[in-house]
Amino acid sequence: MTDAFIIVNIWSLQGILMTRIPGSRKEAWEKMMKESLCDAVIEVLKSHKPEKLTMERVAEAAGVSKGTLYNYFRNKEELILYVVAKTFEPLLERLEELVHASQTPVEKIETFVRMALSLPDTHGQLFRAILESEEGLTPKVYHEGAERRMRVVSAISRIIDEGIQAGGFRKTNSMKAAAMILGAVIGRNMLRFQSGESETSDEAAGEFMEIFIHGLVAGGGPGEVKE
Amino acid sequence: MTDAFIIVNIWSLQGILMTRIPGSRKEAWEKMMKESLCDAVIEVLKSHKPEKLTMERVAEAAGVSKGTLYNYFRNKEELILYVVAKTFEPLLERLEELVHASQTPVEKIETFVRMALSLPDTHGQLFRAILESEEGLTPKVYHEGAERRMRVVSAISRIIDEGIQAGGFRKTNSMKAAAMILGAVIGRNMLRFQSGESETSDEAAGEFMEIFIHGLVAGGGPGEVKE
Amino acid sequence: MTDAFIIVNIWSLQGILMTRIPGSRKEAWEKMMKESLCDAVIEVLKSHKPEKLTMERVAEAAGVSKGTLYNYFRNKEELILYVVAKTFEPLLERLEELVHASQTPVEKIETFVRMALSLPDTHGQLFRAILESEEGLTPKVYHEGAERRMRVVSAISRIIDEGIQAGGFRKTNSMKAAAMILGAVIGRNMLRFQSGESETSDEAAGEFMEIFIHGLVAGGGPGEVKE
Amino acid sequence: MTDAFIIVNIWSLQGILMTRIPGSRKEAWEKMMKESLCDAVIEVLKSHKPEKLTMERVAEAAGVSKGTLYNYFRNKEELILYVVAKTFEPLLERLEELVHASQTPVEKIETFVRMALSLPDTHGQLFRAILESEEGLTPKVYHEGAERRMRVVSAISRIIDEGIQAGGFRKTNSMKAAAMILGAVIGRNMLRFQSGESETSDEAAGEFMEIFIHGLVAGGGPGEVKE
DNA sequence: GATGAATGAGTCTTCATTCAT
DNA sequence: TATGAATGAAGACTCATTCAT
Repeated sequence: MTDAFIIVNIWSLQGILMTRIPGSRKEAWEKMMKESLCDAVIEVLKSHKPEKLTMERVAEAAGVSKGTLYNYFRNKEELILYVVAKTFEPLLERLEELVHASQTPVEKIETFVRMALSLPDTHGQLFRAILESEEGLTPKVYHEGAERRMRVVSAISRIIDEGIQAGGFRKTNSMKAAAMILGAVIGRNMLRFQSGESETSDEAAGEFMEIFIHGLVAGGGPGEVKE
Repeated sequence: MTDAFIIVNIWSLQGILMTRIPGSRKEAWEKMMKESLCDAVIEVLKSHKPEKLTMERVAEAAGVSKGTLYNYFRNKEELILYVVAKTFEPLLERLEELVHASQTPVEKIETFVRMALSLPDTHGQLFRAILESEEGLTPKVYHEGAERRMRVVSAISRIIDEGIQAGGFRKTNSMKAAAMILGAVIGRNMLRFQSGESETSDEAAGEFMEIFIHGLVAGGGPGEVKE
Repeated sequence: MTDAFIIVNIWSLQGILMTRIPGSRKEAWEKMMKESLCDAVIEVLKSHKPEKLTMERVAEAAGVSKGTLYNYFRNKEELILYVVAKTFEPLLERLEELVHASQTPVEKIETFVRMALSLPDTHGQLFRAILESEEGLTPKVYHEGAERRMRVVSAISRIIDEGIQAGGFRKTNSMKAAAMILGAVIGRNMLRFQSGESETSDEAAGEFMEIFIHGLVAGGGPGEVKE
Repeated sequence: MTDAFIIVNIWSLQGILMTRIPGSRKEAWEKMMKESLCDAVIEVLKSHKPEKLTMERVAEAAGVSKGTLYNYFRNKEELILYVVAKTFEPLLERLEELVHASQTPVEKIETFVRMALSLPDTHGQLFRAILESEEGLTPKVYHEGAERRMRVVSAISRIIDEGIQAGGFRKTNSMKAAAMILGAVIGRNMLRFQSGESETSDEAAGEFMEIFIHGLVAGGGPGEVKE
């Protein structure tokens, strides 16, 4: 009974705080909530496979009710989209900063490879989660994913271009080379995730760099491949 | 009584013989049906994402009823396992033949890369389908998948070893290099599938080879990377 | 091929044997088959719960095909009805013989109790199986079951009547007493089946007889119960 | 920042308090719903045999949707387990009170017999339903059922022991005698259910008592049965 | 008559989403 | 706005029964 009274007060308090001052405070609240839900998604993915990522579990992990999720995200897809964006945005930013960093192109690429290969498993789960997000490849999912990939490829290609212009790199189609490099780290991550390999990302990165930089052929020089 | 005796004899004979002959025919039929269902799975995957691969849809695509599927496969997992095996087995065999083919190691690797990059999208879908098969990575799914991956990596590593011994290849850990190459083609395929790239597999293969063989660095020679 | 030829011969042979002489031989065949299927049902119930008694399993246990079952029984219910009849008929007959045997009424009842309590578990399963037979209490199932029960009760009541007339038994409504006795052994069997008791049927029978014959009250004499 | 702090506090408070109070109401609702679903199960069993007791039908009988059932019971087995417990618990309690009631042992047993024989048919159906619940005798079902039976047998045996000590009852193994009495009433109920007998439970109880107390044999005294 | 592949209704269960409070 | 009970559309799987050979 006493409790009930307090609740009413809190409610009205919240009502006042939340609705009277519409702008910043409300937005702050919404932002906090969204991030909280983000964390909840990541949390759930730590202990459940993507196909077991249910709204119920997310709500529970976030300490809110299922219905609340729908006040912040129209549906499951939007939630996941948001989480993915939130998760990869910092990585993208770091990558884009890397382009202009004061390192040699080789060092930059190595940094990227290390970064990518050290993404924790959760990120691999996220990749799968987004792929499975109900409706699947809706235009929205497709578009956002493609855009993000393009930013990665573009950043890497600019590093390669830098290498070419600086004279050290072989003249190659930088975009395609970048796409290959991205594919390589994605695939390598998938393999590691699937097979539970114990190889550290450091070891894997070393391997990658050796081949990316020098190729398989000793003294690969100007010698021609097939083409 | 005498009659009964005769009858029993006939009966047992009939039991044994009647089922023996239809045997070969039955097996042929079963094989045809299984392949037909395989095709149906592939067909469904052409227009649906793996999580929408339902027994219902497979049955419909195969032009049979749901129940029929269960006359050929104990459950969904077995169906998918079968399809995956059926699909990748020929590729594996071609790869393993390739190891002993009369080509240079570089040519062999290029052949593999071309082969792998020309896999239709459906194969990528299959990879995902197997990962999602109901409970996810059941022991069986995991084991078969891991085994198959191992065969691929092993075959590629033998090609690399050959290249190293023949003197042309840089001395590297062939298993790890092979795992990287496999990862690269898997990832590249994923990217192409996701982004609907129009690049032909031939172009992609050329790119791959150039970098795999010579590396990014011109005249990469014996120069050291970081390490 | 040679095999195929033999089969054709056997088939035509069977065709001749079976259809030319329509009466006895055909009936004998049918009877044998039916009994064989009966055994198969019992066999299945030894290793499966009644709800797992499928036509498939019965066919397999009988070494015939599923379709064949339907040449001898219109449907599952009829099959089970037949099995139940076949199984309990001998027991009923023994019971009815017992009525006229040269034993004291007490001995006769004890014999019945021992008989009933020593029915193997399979019989308990049969009871459940018949209760679950698809349509459940169809008029047919109901009628046959009721009739059989009535024969049991009737037989026991005649034994009791004999005891009353011979002077030893208390004057009671023999039909009701008989129904109670039957209920008691059925219930006792159910309990034993459910709880996996290890008590031998001999021990159980001793217990039963002591109470049935003398009652709980020492020197129960002519003393009145409540009524 | 300050704002954020306040918000967080409100939030956590709200989280805690908002769910506490509805708590009692929620629990009340849950209890009501569960009982409602219980009734629905009973209702279904009045017109369907246990094997036709489907979640669908229960939901329909309760006037809710199928999915709702799963908000209150994890699965069918739990639902049935709950119903059985709910149904038999009061009877068990009455029985256990009876043990210490101020009646003679004979009266107590008669009370129990009357109680047991007046159980509505639905209870018999429930017994069967629990036995058939999906996988059949799962450990949980088995254990709870066995425990409940044991409580009944134990209660009756204590009554018998009382009778023996008071001097009136024949010295017998009270547990076994109790098991027999329970078996007798269970079996008698089954018979009544199956055959649709119209005998009132009062008549049946009278019959039971006469035989249980005095036995079949007039003046059964200390006379020996077989053994 | 024997066969067994095909059928499809029926069962349990999950989960995204809605909506009254 | 938060809540969480209710919903119902799917989905995997079973099995009695049919029917072409």
